[in-house]
Amino acid sequence: MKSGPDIAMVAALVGDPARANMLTALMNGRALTASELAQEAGITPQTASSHLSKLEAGGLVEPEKQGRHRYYRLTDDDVAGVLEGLAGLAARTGHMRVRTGPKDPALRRARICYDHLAGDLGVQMLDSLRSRHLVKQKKQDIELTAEGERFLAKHLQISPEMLSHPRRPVCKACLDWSERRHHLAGTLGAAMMQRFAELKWAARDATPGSRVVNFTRTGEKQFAALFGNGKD
Amino acid sequence: MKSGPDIAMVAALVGDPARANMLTALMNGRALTASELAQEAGITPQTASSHLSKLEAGGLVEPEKQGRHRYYRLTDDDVAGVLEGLAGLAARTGHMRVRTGPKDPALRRARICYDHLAGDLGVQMLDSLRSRHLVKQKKQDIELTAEGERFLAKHLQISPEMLSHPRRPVCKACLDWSERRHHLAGTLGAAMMQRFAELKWAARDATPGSRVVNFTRTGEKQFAALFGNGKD
DNA sequence: TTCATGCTTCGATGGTAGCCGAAGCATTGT
DNA sequence: ACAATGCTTCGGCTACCATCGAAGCATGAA
Repeated sequence: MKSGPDIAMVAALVGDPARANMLTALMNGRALTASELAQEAGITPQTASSHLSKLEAGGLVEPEKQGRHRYYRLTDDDVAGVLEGLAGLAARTGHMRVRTGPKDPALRRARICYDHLAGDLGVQMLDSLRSRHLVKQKKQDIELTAEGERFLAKHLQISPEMLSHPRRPVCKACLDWSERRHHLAGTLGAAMMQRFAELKWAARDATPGSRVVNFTRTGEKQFAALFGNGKD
Repeated sequence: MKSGPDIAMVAALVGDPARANMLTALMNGRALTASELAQEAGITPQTASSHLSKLEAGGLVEPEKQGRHRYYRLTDDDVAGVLEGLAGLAARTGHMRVRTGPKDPALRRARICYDHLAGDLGVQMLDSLRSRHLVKQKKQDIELTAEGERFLAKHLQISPEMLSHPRRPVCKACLDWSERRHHLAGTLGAAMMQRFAELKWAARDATPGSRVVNFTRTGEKQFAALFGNGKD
């Protein structure tokens, strides 16, 4: 028998539909009350209470008392990241919960995944880069081409040496939560997101803990000019 | 009700201890037969078969027929990544599987993790490197210092260019199974392990499938001289 | 062919965990 | 003080699913 982290325990926590619903509801980074989460999961408050204690014991959520309400939020971005990963795997195998209602359209359109851009726009960006041969993608491997380097230097003032990192690959395909497509991660993904912020094209939502990325008017235009697919 | 990928389904797959054991056993990237996985998980072949079909249906593992054996492997790196993430969450909250009794002391002392050294000695080695500023570690990021490069060249004949790899970081902190501490992974971790083998300091145990690493008498001395903490 | 090995399917069993109703605290408001 | 709201605890019910024995296929060996 093995020792090591009890991966089954934390996975089992996410493995229950009711709890998964709650966690998904929390993935936009905002805190919700126990009752809201109960309604979100379609269960009674008693049951929700039980689930929430388990999630808390497992370190996936953190409570915050406020008056007679109890707000719960995801513990940190790592949790959100793992949930995104799980969602990616589920989406890839075609196991979608059928309804496609843009529950939180902003989150679906553009959000932070670790430190890079995810959501519709993130996927669109990688699509654009790939179709113009600025990057080459083979399965999970992405490589920056020479044209790609020139493109980055010219339009975003990003030079290759800014991207080298002992531990982290320059490019990486990261499976998107909402779409079942890849978006761009790695030091390049992070650098581009950072540049978008510096250029005031986009910024993380002000609400603490929110993972939504808001694009400015001009930012959206510039982004579309660089990575647009003509449909925007 | 929500839209989006059915995260609960895939999480539930990992959430069963037996299945989690199998997945963990597959995390070194090698394919294992159904029986091996059954033994690994401590269940009968029938039960394992049932689990494996579910894992396959969920897209987490892929089978490969070979003679009358059926080899299973993780579908791809995305799966391994999510599993690592889960392990990270579990480890962080202190939920380790407390497997009583050092079942295999040799395994606990020195073993192969992927392709690098893990266990007591692996942790000790990284500790030593860090305390002598041969590497700098910030959270999970490890960086080789200039002194570190000189040290490697002098004592282990490892040059920086041997370590560069398009997709893999040179250094990486890898969470240790038995200890709750980090040991050194990445191309450097692999290169050092390889060098230990070449120098006949240590070798993987002869038993097929075993992950134990046996140090020779002189190997242990040399290792202690380089990375010892005085207590050995 | 006959036997052995590896794996799967079938059927039955038992333990576990999700679920809700009712009751119990806690906080806030009147 | 009393009531209302929000959440938790308790007890019992139910459904699901992991598990294993036995039998059934498939592949390879003799």
